[in-house]
Amino acid sequence: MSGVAFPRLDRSVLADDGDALTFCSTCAFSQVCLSQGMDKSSLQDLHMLVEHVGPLHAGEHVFREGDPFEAIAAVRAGTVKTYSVDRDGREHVLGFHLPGEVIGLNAIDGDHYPCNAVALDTVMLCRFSFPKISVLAARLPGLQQTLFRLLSRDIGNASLLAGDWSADERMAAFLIGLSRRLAARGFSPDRFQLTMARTDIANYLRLAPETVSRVLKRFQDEGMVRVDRRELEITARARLEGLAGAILRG
Amino acid sequence: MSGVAFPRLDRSVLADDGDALTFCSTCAFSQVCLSQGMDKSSLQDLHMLVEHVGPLHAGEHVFREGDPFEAIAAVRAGTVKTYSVDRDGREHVLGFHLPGEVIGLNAIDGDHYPCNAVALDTVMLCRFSFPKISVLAARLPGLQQTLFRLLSRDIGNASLLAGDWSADERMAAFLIGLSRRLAARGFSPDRFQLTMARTDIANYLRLAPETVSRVLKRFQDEGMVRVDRRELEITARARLEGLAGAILRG
DNA sequence: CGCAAAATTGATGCCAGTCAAATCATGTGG
DNA sequence: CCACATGATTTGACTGGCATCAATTTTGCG
Repeated sequence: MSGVAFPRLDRSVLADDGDALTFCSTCAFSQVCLSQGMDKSSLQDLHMLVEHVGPLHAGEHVFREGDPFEAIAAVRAGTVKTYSVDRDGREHVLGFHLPGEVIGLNAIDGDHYPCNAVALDTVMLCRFSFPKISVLAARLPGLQQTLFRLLSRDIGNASLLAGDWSADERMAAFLIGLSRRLAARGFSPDRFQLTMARTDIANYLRLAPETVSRVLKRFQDEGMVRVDRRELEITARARLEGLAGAILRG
Repeated sequence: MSGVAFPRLDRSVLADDGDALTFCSTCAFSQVCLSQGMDKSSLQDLHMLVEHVGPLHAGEHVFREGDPFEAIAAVRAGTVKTYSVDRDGREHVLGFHLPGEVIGLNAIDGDHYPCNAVALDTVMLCRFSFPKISVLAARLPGLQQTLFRLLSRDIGNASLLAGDWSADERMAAFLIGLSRRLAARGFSPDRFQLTMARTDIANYLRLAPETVSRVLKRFQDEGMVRVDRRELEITARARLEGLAGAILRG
């Protein structure tokens, strides 16, 4: 039952694999569509163009920068890291994508993916051909609306970390953000795995790895979290949210 | 003819105001659509739901945070600043929007605008009811595609300044970015007005106003720009692009 | 002209990055 | 099963870039 507590591959869900429809109605993207008001019959159309991918293992890529863009994908299980590599060879982590979240949206404006996407643990995906889903979206107002909203939401998210926040605020916002996103998918909001390395967190938050270490340690000393290796427990949510508030609320 | 050199209200364009169609075919959003492959007959449908707004004067708001979301808008002339105000009352500048650019896209995911939009100088707008344009997009694949691409592009843009860049890199990227966007609309890329205050630039780049002042002065001492009040001339584009490259290319 | 806001310039301090080294975790081969 | 190698993480000491504070100059506008 660790699948409930942690964003890992959940065997009980995989068991549905024989029945594509049942399977898909638990799939991340379908859930998103449903929660945004799409009706069931529209979902059936969606299922006809979905392609299930995985399991991918840690380190395997979903797509790479420069690959021809043809599809977006919804994460069904696991964590996907998106990143780009600048001309100096330095990596820039763009985001971490949890179950229920969609990757590849920033590729729509262009023929090629503008970044890499790699699995951090065991990952299951639903893949949607973008040309096909565009055609379908013209027939299904609900789907079109869902895509518009997904895209719009990403614009807001991308701006969150752009501010001149302190290391403490960044880390708090990162943890609270993770917690909320996991909670939205039915995982425990208070105890979860940091599926990414400290260096990835640091890179994503634009901090030095050493700073990530120090801030986490101080958060623990101050009783806000308990952290052991990559396992994290939030022990004083209110205070953490206080720190994160400036970033998350805006 | 200063309307060619600077992003100001251009009387020669306004003269077309009597003929809505001719007027609209020079309107920013239409130009965007055309440049992305929409045909002329589709444009006529667009014109039927466009509403021309303006002139707005410096300090007047296009929309405010919390206003019910009903429309996106294309800037036709002038500069629009988008910003939010956090709980501590501090302003956060999200972006500057030049002629040809679309504002309000980040409001699609939600019933209300998540930020304020204010005119920095004399501004003309084309306003598009979003419900109406959504319906139209279902009939016009080109329009749907255009909207998808506009949204997708904004996701990428929002990430640009998120990195841990130096003050010099940020300023260079800001100036080169402005220059390119102005050039794309037919304005001079080498000599233009900074329509926003230094404090706005600083806020947008997440620097102190004092730092903006010092960096601009140093850029001038090093011969890369000539700056007089709010007028700016780029005198060594290559070097400036070298500095900005890390940010703009990624 | 005269005031208020904006912009510049100088002096100082702090947060977080950098460098360096120790510690820990994990996997491998003997 | 243990010794060792390797990479990740932590910890400490030091440094630097940018913010902050303070004072002055310039601009915009009635």
